[in-house]
Amino acid sequence: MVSKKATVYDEFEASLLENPEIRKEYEALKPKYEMIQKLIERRNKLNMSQTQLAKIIGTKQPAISRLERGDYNTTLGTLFKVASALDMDLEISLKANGETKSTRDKVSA
Amino acid sequence: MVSKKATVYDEFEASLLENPEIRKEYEALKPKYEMIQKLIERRNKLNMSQTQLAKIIGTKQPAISRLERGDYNTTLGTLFKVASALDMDLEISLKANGETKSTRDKVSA
DNA sequence: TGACAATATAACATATATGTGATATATTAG
DNA sequence: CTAATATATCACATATATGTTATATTGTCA
Repeated sequence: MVSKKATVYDEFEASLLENPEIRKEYEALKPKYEMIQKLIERRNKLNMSQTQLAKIIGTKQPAISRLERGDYNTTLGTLFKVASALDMDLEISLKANGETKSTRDKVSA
Repeated sequence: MVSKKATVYDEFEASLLENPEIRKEYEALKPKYEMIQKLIERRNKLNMSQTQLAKIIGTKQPAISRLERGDYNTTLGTLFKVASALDMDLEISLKANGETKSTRDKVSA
């Protein structure tokens, strides 16, 4: 299912990642693509076509294609819709960093 | 800091939740509001004003106000920007439901 | 090979998220 | 109370996510 181009691409990707700026962009986008990857794999596992998924969500196939190609900035609402249609659980976790500092502040007493 | 209206609202909210349809909507929106609540609490803990936060992510105070009021459907991109400006870690988890079923299917043998 | 299904792409319309200034309304400090 | 600061609201412009049709490309199967 995966063409041999993958090997060539891997080399290309590796060379790109030697550039710090590109690497930073890549790291930032990685979660996005991993998420999309999960959506695609799930849809395939369910033997569902883009057209079928689109119908469930109330849109058309090209919209699903764009979403899976990751060429735009999805809304939380559509993300929930897609996850729901694929019978997936979507959770968003927000955690504050560097909270241990506050403990040290109170230690003195 | 919280007005006494909260008590009145709590009763109002409780009465609304007796309606199954409204309750369903509420359950669906709950994660959204919990997320927003975390963002607001974090901003306050950092003693940061909406204006300051807005400046960091390159926008204006009213945009932050709208976001915190939850009256629209945020984009993943802006969500990441805000979380980053508040030094928070944003994680999105996608899990397929009903996977335990496959186990039972294999039990018979 | 040709027919068929799935996906990608292009082009455009529409809805809406976002940017932004002006202003109103808290909220707090003095 | 007044002044100052923070937040909410309004109104509008702009950017872009989404809807949608037509078509191209790809992959599979006979």
